[in-house]
Formats: sequence, structure tokens, C-alpha cells
Amino acid sequence: MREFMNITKALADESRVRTLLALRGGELCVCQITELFGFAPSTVSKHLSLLFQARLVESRKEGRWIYYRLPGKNAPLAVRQTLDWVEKSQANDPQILADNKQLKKILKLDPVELCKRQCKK
Amino acid sequence: MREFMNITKALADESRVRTLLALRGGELCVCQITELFGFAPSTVSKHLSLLFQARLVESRKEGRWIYYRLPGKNAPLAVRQTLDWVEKSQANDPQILADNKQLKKILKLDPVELCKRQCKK
DNA sequence: TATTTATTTTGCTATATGACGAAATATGGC
DNA sequence: GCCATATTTCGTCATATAGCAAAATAAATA
Repeated sequence: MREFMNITKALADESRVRTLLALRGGELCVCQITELFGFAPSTVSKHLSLLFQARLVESRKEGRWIYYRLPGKNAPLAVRQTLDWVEKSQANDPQILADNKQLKKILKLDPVELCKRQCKK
Repeated sequence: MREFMNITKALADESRVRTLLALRGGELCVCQITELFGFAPSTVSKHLSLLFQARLVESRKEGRWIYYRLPGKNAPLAVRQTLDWVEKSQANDPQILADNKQLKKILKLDPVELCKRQCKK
């Protein structure tokens, strides 16, 4: 139950749901997700931390960057069922479609420049 | 998205998840659910109201009693998928099994006596 | 080693939420 | 109509959460 409630609480915030759907296209570093939402990096980090605790995302460190991604086949059944359900429910939501579009633009930018720019702020 | 977030927020509370699973055995009146949790009736009413807004439960008025139940086949797809997911995930959870056991005892009591007792408190 | 920079942690504030009890709203029975 | 009672609504309090900015970490580079 505890684990399940970690999952439902993680899903009870729109930004976190949008994050999960944004990750469908592949892993993203924190600054790319930050760019997508326009939040402070610390806010995004907190959201990712909650998703991570619920095991709804995995992460990978590469130098100074930390990439977050959806979990693979080896993920717990509960997690996979959750992600299936969320994707099925929201794949065609207007907000999610807009996010996808915005993400494409972000992915075209040089991530190094992107991060640098955010740190200046 | 709004509707989906209503659902995820409704699920982000343990009592509400337990309520959904308690209703698998059939409709229950508010005082029966109140008895199960030991909360104040107003608290239970609020929880049911949130579940209702998310369309995760339906209700039926019979005299002074209001019965809540899981929605039928005519429920929106999103709702049915949600309930399937919750049931699949939690059907064997120890807390839920304990609730089932407790529910059996409650169902043996005369609901009229049950409600009367709660109003005295 | 010192500096830059990507991310997280911490401290803070505003808002949201869960709990209760009291009051309000039905509805049935006298 | 008046009382009893099942449920909801309202007001209040304590706690949880989302947001930010600033400080702390961690890692590449000068």
C-alpha cells in the first residue's frame, strides 16, 4: 500500500504527469525539463525526486548532467501498469501534444547553451 | 487533463483508495463506510464527494440513506481503466484484506442501529 | 587548486488538504 | 407541524505541498 500511495501521490501533480509523458521520447536532462516548464531548477529537481522515489523514473549520471528516463522492462509490475495507464489516458491530451511540440524545439538547442543560460538566471 | 488530474488527486489519499476497494463487494451507505474507518461522518462525506467529482463512484438516495457504489459498464473509459488499475494493484494488499474482513462484520450489523449509534457520538 | 556549472538540498512563504465539530439540509415518522 | 436522524456544508486548525531563492554538492575544466 505504501508503495502504491507513493505512486498515486506522485501522479497527483500536473507537472509530474507531464514530465512522465515528456520522457516517452527518450531521456532528458534536468535543464531540458526545466526549460519545458519554465520553473526554477530546484522545483523541477524536487518533482523528479518524487517521481524517482515512486520508481516511475530512473536516472543516469553523465558528468555534470543527470538524465532521467522512463524505467525499462525490468521495472516492477506496478510501475509498468501505472505508466501504461497514464500514457493510455493522456497521450492525446492537448497539453501533452503542446509539450511534445515544445520539446522538439528544446531538443534542437545545444544542451550546453541551455544549461548555461539557466544558471545565469 | 483536468479530468485526469481530478482522478489522480482523488487517488492520492489512502482512505479514498480503501473506499474504492471496499465498494467492490457492492454499495455501502455513508455510515457503513464511516464505521469502517472510524472517522467523523463529515470527513467520510468529504472523501466520497471527491471520489464522486472524479466520477470514481456513483450514488443513490434511498430515504435518508445515501448509497455509494462503483460505476457500472456505462462509466467513461478513463474511469473504468482507473478502477481496473487500482483493483489490480491493490486487491491483495494486507490493509485491503483487513478492510474486507472488517466490512463483513459491519454488514452483519443492522444499518439502522449503526447510523443511530454514530449520530449519538 | 580554483573556477565554472549542473543538480540537489535547505529554508521560506503561500496555498491546498485532511481532520474535526457545529450548523445546515434533507427525509421519514409521530 | 415537530422531532429524530442521515448526510452534507461550513469554519477552523494542523499538516503537507508547490513554488522560489540561496547555499551546498559534485564534476569538468582552466
